[in-house]
Amino acid sequence: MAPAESIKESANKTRHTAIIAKACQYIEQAEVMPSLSELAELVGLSAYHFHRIFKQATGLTPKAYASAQLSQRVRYELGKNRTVTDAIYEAGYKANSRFYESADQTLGMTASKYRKGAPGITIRFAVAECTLGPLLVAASGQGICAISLGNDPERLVHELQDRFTNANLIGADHDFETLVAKVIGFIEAPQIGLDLPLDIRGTAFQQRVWQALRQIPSGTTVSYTELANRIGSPKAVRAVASACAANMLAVAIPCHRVVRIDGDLSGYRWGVERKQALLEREKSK
DNA sequence: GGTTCTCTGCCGC
DNA sequence: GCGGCAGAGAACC
Repeated sequence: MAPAESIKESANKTRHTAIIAKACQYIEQAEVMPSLSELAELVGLSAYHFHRIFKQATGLTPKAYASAQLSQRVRYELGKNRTVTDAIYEAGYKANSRFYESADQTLGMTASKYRKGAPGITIRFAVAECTLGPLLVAASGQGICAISLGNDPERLVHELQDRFTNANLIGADHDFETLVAKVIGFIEAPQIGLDLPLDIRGTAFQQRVWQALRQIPSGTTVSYTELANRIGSPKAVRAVASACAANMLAVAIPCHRVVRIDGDLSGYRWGVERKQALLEREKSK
């Protein structure tokens, strides 16, 4: 590729990132869900094209992003001590019937159950062995909610219990084994991609960081500073680093591809030696 | 049940 | 890279 072209390309990329960040911020701050054309107008693009680049950059359509935002607000409002109806309107739903239709999807349970501390959630899990050592995979009804690596299988299970204190954790059955096998296959060869639904739980900011992480191609790395730039919050480098550290889904959300600006590997929740192994494996592909 | 909105594939510039 | 059309499907009223 000619140098002039690559400069042009990266300039475009930066512009896109700024556009996406602007749209995300707008969605986050909006009282009601903005329409596609409203967002497109905001960033000065046609609705068609905006929709495409938004999806390309975030992995979500603008509508899906806004819905995720909405359900997150409901979680937050339900967490306060108030009635379910109040929480629904406070979060920005126009009618509570609309919320109840989708409650099962957004919360994985009824709203009153969620308010009582999510006791009803069932999480299946299994510990297996991969080339990086013991591996724990856990899934709720929504999708995979944890992938973790470590030296001690028991400790992995304890960490899962600490993370989902009120959930009903059950050991794996036969069906679950095939899911675990898929995850192992993915850990061994991340470039093939993971074709499984994920249950990603975090704040809006964490979700933005994690989406950005998922855009980093296998075999490449970025710095924390660059990642902060990409999500449109260049000053939030430290917050970005803690969001990376809060990641529950090893490899599926590739926080191992973030390194210090001087090339130092920095830390890794599941051990720096695993981070190095993953990066070397990806580089050689 | 009609209308509007979202989403995607395809094409032209 | 960007805009636009067509058509299907979902959401809305």
